[in-house]
Amino acid sequence: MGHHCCSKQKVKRGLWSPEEDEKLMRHITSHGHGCWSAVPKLAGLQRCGKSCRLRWINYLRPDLKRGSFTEQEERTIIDVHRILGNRWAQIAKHLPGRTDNEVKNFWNSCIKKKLIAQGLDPNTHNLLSLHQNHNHVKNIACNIKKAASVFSLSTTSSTITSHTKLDSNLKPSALALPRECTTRIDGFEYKNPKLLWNTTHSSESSLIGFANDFTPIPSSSMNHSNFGVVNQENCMWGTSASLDQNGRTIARQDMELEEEAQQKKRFEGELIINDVNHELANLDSTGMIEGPGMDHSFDADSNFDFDFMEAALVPCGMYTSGDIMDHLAWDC
DNA sequence: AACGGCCTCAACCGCCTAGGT
DNA sequence: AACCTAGGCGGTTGAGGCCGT
Repeated sequence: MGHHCCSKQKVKRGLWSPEEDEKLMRHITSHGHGCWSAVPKLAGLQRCGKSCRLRWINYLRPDLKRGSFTEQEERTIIDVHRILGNRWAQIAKHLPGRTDNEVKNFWNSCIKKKLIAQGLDPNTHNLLSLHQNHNHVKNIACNIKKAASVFSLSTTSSTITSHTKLDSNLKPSALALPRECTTRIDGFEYKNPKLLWNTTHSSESSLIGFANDFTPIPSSSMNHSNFGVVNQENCMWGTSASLDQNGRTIARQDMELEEEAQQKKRFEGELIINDVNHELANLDSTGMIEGPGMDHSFDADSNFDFDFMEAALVPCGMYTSGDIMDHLAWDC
């Protein structure tokens, strides 16, 4: 077959030899590439113009950056891809010294898998469907359980409100609960518990837990300091989109306002924890949340699983109660 | 050491678009 | 308007390297 530009010529294919590279490099550095279809003849190469162009752009160009992608570059690729999709050439423009081919390969070999491992659809950047994603959903529900547990173990008699600043990377957001509810965790009484989450993409761990407008009633003296820590990869709601539909950078402040509005939209709803004290008795109290891939088996009380998953996931607007019921039935 | 499966990445294929005739 | 050509781009392929058994 071959390209129309070179179909009549006898051209070499496959990997480039150092001699060919040398010829192409010498020709372009002294004459520029001009018309690519003329380059092979002028440079003394048995290649088609397209092949020369590709070799120059992807390998010989002097301004190419070599080596592994940095964390920052990876972040940029994910952020831009979220907006632009598989437009590799556009994405590569945000990464000086990187080519579209390089970005595409990196995406297909690394980033895609990471996103899937986090329970995200690499095409849409949204959560995978519940059935596609059942292990991750379990992890989320389990993390929330554990976060509740850790919180209960780490609370002092001080008042923690939804506005309490716990960490510079943490942006607690209040949830308006539509009605009064009270729950008890490890002897603490929680009035109107609120879900707390982190919206940033810091390289450090993100936090998740429950905050209240309550004054816990200690039933015993406890040592405490931190909320449960959830690793970044477990933070299902983190996002830091920083480009608009045209690939322009959105001002950080606008972005945060938009983000906050979206978060509020997602999280409006109530979170009711039923008899958590009883259910948490079987969980460990190390306070550390494990990474993806863990498979904590839920106990026999499937009603509790359902309640917890419903409380955690339905208010996000991502799943319906029916989805969760289906999921649990399917999982058995 | 040999083998097979998996992964990476350079290169190719084929389609699309813009510009020229 | 229709056709041709070059360049650009995203999807796909396959050689070669790595790793576990």
